[in-house]
Amino acid sequence: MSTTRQTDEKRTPRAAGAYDHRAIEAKWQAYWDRQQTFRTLNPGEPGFDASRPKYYVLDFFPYPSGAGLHVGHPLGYCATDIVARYKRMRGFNVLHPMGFDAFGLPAEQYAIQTNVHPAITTRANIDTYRRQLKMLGFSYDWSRELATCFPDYYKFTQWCFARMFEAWYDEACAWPGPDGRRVVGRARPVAELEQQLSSGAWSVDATLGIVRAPAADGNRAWSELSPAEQREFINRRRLAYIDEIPVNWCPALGTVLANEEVDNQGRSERGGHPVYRRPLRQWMMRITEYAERLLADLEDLDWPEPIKLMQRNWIGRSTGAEVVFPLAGAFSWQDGRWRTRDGRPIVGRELYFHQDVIRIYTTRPDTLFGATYMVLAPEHPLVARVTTPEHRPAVDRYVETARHRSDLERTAETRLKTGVFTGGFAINPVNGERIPVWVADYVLMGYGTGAIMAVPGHDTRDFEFAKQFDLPIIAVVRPPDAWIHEQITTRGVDEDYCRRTGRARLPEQLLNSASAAAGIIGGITAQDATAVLDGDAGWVNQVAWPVYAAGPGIFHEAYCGDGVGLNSGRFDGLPTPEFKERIVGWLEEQGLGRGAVNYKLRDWIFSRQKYWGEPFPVLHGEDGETIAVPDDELPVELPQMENFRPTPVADDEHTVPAPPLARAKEWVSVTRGGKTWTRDANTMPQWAGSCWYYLRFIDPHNEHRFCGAEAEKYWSPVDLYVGGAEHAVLHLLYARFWHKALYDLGYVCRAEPFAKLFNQGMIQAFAYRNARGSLIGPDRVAHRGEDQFFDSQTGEPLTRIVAKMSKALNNVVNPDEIVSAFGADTFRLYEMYMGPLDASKPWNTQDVPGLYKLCNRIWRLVVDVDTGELSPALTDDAPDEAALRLLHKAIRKVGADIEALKFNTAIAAFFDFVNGVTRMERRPRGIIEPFVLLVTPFAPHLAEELWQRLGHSESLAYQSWPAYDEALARDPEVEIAVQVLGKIKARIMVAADADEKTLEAAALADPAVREAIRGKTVRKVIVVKGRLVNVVAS
RNA sequence: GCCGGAGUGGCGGAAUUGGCAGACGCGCGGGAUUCAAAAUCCCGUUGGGGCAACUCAGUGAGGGUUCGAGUCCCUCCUCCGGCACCA
Repeated sequence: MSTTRQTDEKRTPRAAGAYDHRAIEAKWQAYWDRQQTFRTLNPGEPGFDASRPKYYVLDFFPYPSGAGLHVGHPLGYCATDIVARYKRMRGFNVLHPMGFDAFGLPAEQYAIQTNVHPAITTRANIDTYRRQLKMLGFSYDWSRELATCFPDYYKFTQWCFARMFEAWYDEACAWPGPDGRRVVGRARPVAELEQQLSSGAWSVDATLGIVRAPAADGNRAWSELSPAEQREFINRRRLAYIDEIPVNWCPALGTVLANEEVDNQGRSERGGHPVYRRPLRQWMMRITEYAERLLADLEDLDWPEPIKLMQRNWIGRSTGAEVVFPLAGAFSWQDGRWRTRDGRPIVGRELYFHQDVIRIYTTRPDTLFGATYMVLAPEHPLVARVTTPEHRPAVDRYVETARHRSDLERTAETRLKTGVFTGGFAINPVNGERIPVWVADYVLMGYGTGAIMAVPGHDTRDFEFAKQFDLPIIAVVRPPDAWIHEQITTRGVDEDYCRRTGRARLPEQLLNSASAAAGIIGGITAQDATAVLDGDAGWVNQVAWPVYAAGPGIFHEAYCGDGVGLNSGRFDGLPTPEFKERIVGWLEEQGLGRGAVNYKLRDWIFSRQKYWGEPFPVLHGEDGETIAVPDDELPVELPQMENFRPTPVADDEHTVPAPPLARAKEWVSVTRGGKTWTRDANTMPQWAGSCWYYLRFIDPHNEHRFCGAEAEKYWSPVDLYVGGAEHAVLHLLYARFWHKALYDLGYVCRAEPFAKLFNQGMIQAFAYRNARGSLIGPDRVAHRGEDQFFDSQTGEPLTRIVAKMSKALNNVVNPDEIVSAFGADTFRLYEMYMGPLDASKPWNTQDVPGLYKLCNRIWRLVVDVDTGELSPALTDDAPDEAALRLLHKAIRKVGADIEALKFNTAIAAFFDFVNGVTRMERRPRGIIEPFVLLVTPFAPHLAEELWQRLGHSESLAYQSWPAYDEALARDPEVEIAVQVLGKIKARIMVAADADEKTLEAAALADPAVREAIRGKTVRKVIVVKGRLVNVVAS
């Protein structure tokens, strides 16, 4: 990329006082460093001023990639720096730190390619980032810098993990949080649980459930459990636990792949090797226990509503029921009661807990009578049990192919549904009917119970599936008549389905009657349909309705809304909500089900089979016991390894990954108290370090605690957190979860970490597309005129489009070049002036000189370019009213815009001010000095230099923000528009505070308005004070 | 596919949240200054018609609500972000 501005050498001799961004920026950056201008004190430190309010403004810290910063990164940093500098000037103690998210996959992959250790490349990358960030003049307190990959940091990431490993979730615990709010559910130390149990206060039931009472009625005391059972009991409840979870296992690469690394053929993006979706032992975080609190606490956060909505959808709370469908081979329904195969009657809730049942979750228990088949996810443990021998080959084949498909692909609604019959049957518990059990991949193991009752009459996916495999479809909800009518009149009847299922006569009959009733067919409109209904309600009742009730498959879609119960025995006629309530009650009585809340949110897979991450601070014993490494032995340092690659193994899905750490033999094996233990060879995901870095910034050098309690209490929460919307769900949800766990355990004093969140947009870049749709980078594009572009190699015409900056497109803009040519202040102003902070917008280097010009113009307000002295136009005279109005408008606008994070319009106000002052022959200091203060947050180097030249000896970083006078910030007279019937006919000048009557009179007196309403009667006059008058006349 | 967001002059965008569409900047055109250029300053710049006063159209497309819609509602199109092991 080349910038168009000429270099200094090419220009004619520089005037002595020209704006020299290089000298100024170097000077002030050195000054800030030397003076430690932005060093922030913690409570308790000498000089800390407790009388000031605090403000914690934080950026999403960057991942230091090898490419260095591109112009997209600093967008948010410019914004937070403006806020940080502004808040300091408003008298706040400001915490504004920066650090690096330095563990992770890209560093490891780069290291594998180049054979340079990730620790080395990461350090070098951090150095580059730091240099670039300092170059931009951000007011970070660099003494608080941290990186997640340094042992003094990850020592406490491991400490947090150990706390979660040693915690269990007590969902029944109701307690007042330290901030006074009542919370239900709490992570508590495992030791507390063990104490309750071993003291005999609590006991254990047959399914290893907690009984909050001493042992009785078959419940066992803790001491009666075997050590293995005790361990199992505890492990099942830990916040951090180990479980078998399906992952993308690629034996040829020796590693587990991210979904994005797997192509849609089920092969690895890199190398095209087979990938198997198979369960592997993984560390998991029990985030699902926090689903309800993560959802509820969203309410009070000052976050963008769309982000909250995305988190709500992600958590995906639904209410419904869990219901068991007994397997037909194991149970029967005879003489009004359930019996085992050998005829023994079932008692109590035995069925509900029995293993020979299919447990399903449904949000629509009111449609239980419409369940005509069941579907198990291919991974469901019951698949093997229900499949009959003659169906086994087909089922096995199906399960095998399903393993290669991603969840995304499996649930895509465009895809043709697939599935196979297992040969097995279950019994519908509400009516005792035998229904077939299928396996299909549109059911996911990870959601609900991994099995569904299929109600094809009232669920879109089941409806499609049933039609495809000719499974029975029955109606159990009566839709509103209008729905049936609309189906007939707009979408028509599924003739093909009717023919196949031998219902040929029914639609004919239906349509004939419809036409008889309506008098028209085919071309009927939706409005007409209503009229037809009104005219002959009997038609729907007598013809269309019975036909639908007999077979809802006649239409092209299922009715999925609420309605009235039908074909449901004694529940017939109940409206959906009441039906749900009643049937859940009945299921509970019968021991066949219960009301349930379900979440889409899944537990968090917390291990990676990678080298460059935090080692787990745990030891595995030979007998299956896992213990946390004692705190005083932390950190468990990542061993130095020459070879940090994964180990490829034979292409056999049953192989097990050997993470790189497993090869560090001396590191892995540990002896404790005569026993041999093994370290965990997995590492934590990159999210781990970023889940609590905002806490470490508060007290980054504390060797004893992740963060001092007093400092945490003072600085929490983060008042403003700015970063890209691509983190809307995952990082922000994981961090909230992590924070709540620390909160429950008493380590932090607030339930939420980030009070206000703002999502910056993405900076894009122009790219070019040829007629075949290929993208061409700007380096290969020739311009002709303003808007014609050609491929410089082939001569083909190209169209300009906006695309993500990427190395592949060669459209990445590096801030170093921009800063070198125009300076950091121009760079900051340009980034902020591009548009609203939250919008994505294309970088256009052509526009940068406009902001450079602004810097020059501001410079010349103070400095005489020829001499380098103060400008002769600068006077000590009292400013006149016009000058004061200019200033006070600017103060009001800039302050309000910074508070609202609308930096682009704040800069427009700078232009307005400068345009105004440029026209003035004499420039009173009384308006120039305050204006320099306004500019400070945006262009701090320029402002510091001007401030000094204006005769001030101290940095203006802590000068008070100027105040404005409301009377001077508003014009005394305003122009308002006068409309007649919404069309503007005149503009009149009136006093700004003129009342409605005055405005109306002035408007009606205007000649143009009188002309427009001549001969008409004025019906109404709408007056909006200070805005417009609209005369309605006819 | 599902969830979320966005479409306004040649370009980036503004619009006090239902009240004068196009603030401000870039670009472009014209002028002043200059031997000339750069820089600077001034004027113009949504499109159509008109010498002009003025007038008609106009915020992705179509419909609706309203005295009044860029803004609210419905349908559709295009682009961007996320979809759990990229972070």
